[in-house]
Amino acid sequence: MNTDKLFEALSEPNRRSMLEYLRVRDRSVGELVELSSLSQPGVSKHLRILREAGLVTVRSDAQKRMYSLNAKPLEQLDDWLGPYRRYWSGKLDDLERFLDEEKP
Amino acid sequence: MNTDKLFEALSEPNRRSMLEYLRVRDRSVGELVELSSLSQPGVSKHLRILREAGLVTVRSDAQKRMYSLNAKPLEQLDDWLGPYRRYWSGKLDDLERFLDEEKP
DNA sequence: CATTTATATAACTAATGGGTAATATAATAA
DNA sequence: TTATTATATTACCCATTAGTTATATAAATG
Repeated sequence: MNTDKLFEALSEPNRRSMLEYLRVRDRSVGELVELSSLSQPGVSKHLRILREAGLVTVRSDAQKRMYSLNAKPLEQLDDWLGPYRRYWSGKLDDLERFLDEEKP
Repeated sequence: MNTDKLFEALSEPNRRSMLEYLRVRDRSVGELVELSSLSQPGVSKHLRILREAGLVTVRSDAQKRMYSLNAKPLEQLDDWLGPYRRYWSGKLDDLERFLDEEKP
């Protein structure tokens, strides 16, 4: 999946909230509307973006549509963070600086 | 620092590129302009946003302004990922699901 | 089948974002 | 001091986004 789309999807606070609600359990659109301060179409629109980023999946349950978290794409974010990790743990030593310049 | 601003700052591909260039070494604005396909004001504008998100710092070197990566705020991103980590490693067991519902 | 319930899509609007050229500011060099 | 170099800021423009209301679609129910 596309990294740009992933970051883009995560840049919106309401969408991040939705992911957290879905982390607890699957939710219908209606439930997500109640949990948010948005209109139903607003929620559906955000869900579409989360779907296209692969962060959620849907299944039908009668008239309802149940949304589930799919955290797989977040692994990409974790990978992206990889090279930065050593930086926030403190000062780099010379070897680390050297290794950084080898694989830019 | 603000999580919203952090995600927002990271949502733009050019800005993420700049962070990677700064990961290798400090850079002047001019260098970053050459490395990008943007105009100088364009680069300065992105740098402002990165600064306000705390992701870079500046120091003056004669007329130049040298920008440095500050990865500290990315630790927040790492923290945000925390609760999602177990999900992409595979199926949750019952205990994990239980723990998830305890701390929503 | 008509109605109700649940959700998606369409059409629109206001605000924001990213881009540029032009200009202001700041430090160095002549 | 004047000119040059380097960067930030301003003033725009256009495209995108997030939100809305209204409407379409789809399944369940009477």
